[in-house]
Amino acid sequence: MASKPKTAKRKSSKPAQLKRAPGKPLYAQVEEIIRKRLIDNYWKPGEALPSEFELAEELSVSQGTVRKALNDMVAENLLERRQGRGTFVSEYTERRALFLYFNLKSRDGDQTMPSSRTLACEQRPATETERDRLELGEGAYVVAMHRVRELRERPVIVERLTLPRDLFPGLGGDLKLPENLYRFYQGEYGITVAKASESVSAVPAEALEAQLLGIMPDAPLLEIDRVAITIDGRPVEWRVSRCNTSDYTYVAERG
Amino acid sequence: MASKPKTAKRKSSKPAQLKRAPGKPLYAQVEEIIRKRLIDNYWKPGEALPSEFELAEELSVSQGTVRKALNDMVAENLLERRQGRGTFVSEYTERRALFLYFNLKSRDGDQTMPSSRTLACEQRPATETERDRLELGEGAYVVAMHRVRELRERPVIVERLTLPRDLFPGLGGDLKLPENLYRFYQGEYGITVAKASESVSAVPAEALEAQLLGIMPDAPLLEIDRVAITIDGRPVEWRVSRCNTSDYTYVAERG
DNA sequence: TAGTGGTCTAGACCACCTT
DNA sequence: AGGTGGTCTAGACCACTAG
Repeated sequence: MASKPKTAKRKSSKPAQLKRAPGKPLYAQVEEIIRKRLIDNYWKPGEALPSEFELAEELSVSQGTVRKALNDMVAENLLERRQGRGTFVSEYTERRALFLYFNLKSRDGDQTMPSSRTLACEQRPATETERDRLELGEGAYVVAMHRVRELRERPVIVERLTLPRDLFPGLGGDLKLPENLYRFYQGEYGITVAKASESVSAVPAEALEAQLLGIMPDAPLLEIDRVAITIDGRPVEWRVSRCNTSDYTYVAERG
Repeated sequence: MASKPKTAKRKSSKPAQLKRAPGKPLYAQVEEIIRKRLIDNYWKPGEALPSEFELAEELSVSQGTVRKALNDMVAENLLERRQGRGTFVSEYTERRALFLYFNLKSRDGDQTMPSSRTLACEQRPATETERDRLELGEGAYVVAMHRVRELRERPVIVERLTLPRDLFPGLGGDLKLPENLYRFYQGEYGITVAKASESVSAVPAEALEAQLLGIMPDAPLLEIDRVAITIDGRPVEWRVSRCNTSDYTYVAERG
């Protein structure tokens, strides 16, 4: 015995905003809605979201479904949850920026935020490589920057950054940029970097780089080629960092 | 109204193997039990675990609790689940080994398994650095290997591996080792590598390396320093790979 | 058709934080 | 004391796979 399916009527009273779609779980639709609101800055970084029950009622799904959606987004670093307090939109705190996007650690273990000196910042037409990396059309313009980053008062990284000009109106004249660029993008332009893909290789230092870093030409440098991606999957920054790894290493976890 | 707590009696009939412990959720205890069985090879790689309901009954918890434990372990790459089939212990398939533990990709995108030639393999006392990396005591012995790895018929990586001798009895005489070492460790010695931490830097090629890789001495090489960790958290392999990155790059995802 | 994992719901209780 | 997220249960139904 013990079976006899109950054929219980399911949610026929309330006008459900969300319907079961084939191959699209409810929680995935909830995620999409929340993701859209984050993109639109409907909830701003640092703000608290409504509680699980409020969201569940608004979208006419159960609290458990909302919970799964929120937890998935926590795993993507888009949200943070604190027991007894609430669910919050992630911010680029210094700690977070260091942990997620700055991977150079001192060989004796500790990690500090670098300080930067911008050498140049200009607007110009994108090169073919830049258009490729940033998925831009022909004739597009970019903002290109060149800077040196120091750790413990010594120059360690030479960096070239490229941004699509259309996404960053007005950027380019000033050389005084904040250290935490991703927070700057978010605060000034509403652009949230959600992830990045990097490809790393070893290259010989060019003359200018050697001079800036105080090393010999052709000395080995670690080159980190990174494209930063927003929540909605668009590339917004191409960054090539060349690092002197005599005192620092690039760390990664596998598995 | 609508409140009135039901004070329902909870699981008093069956002799529960698991009790609520302060600060230790049930699902965490379930995870520990399953993890222990994996370490002991009670369930072997490739084998199916009992179904959620069977595990739930055995441990006298609900199916939902087992589900959470299993999903957590899928996120750690220890288990794989396939709808309609079951839950399986992860194996080191070639695909998986490539994806998880071999991070050198051709610049044109594709990725192939390298082929290796072992130059030397010996047993000897561990150096201080080796004891440090592998958490060994004084007087411990290691198995040390030296090999060259080729991609598309061309030498690209020079690699030095160090293993604690006590964990790999009998290893060391033969120079013919399989390409997929982690599968070999698992199959021959019951040692399962679960994760690895890597630190990457740029170094000049030494004379011997340059000769083996067919490049100039002092040319820049990418050095990957990796310690592999088992399910129970012990280091079992220290590997230093020096790679010619003129045709390949090391890839990483961030965020 | 039977069995597995995947989704969804509903409700109770717990732990933590704020007021 | 009241609200939040965290854990746990129980049960129904869905989607996929195999015999």
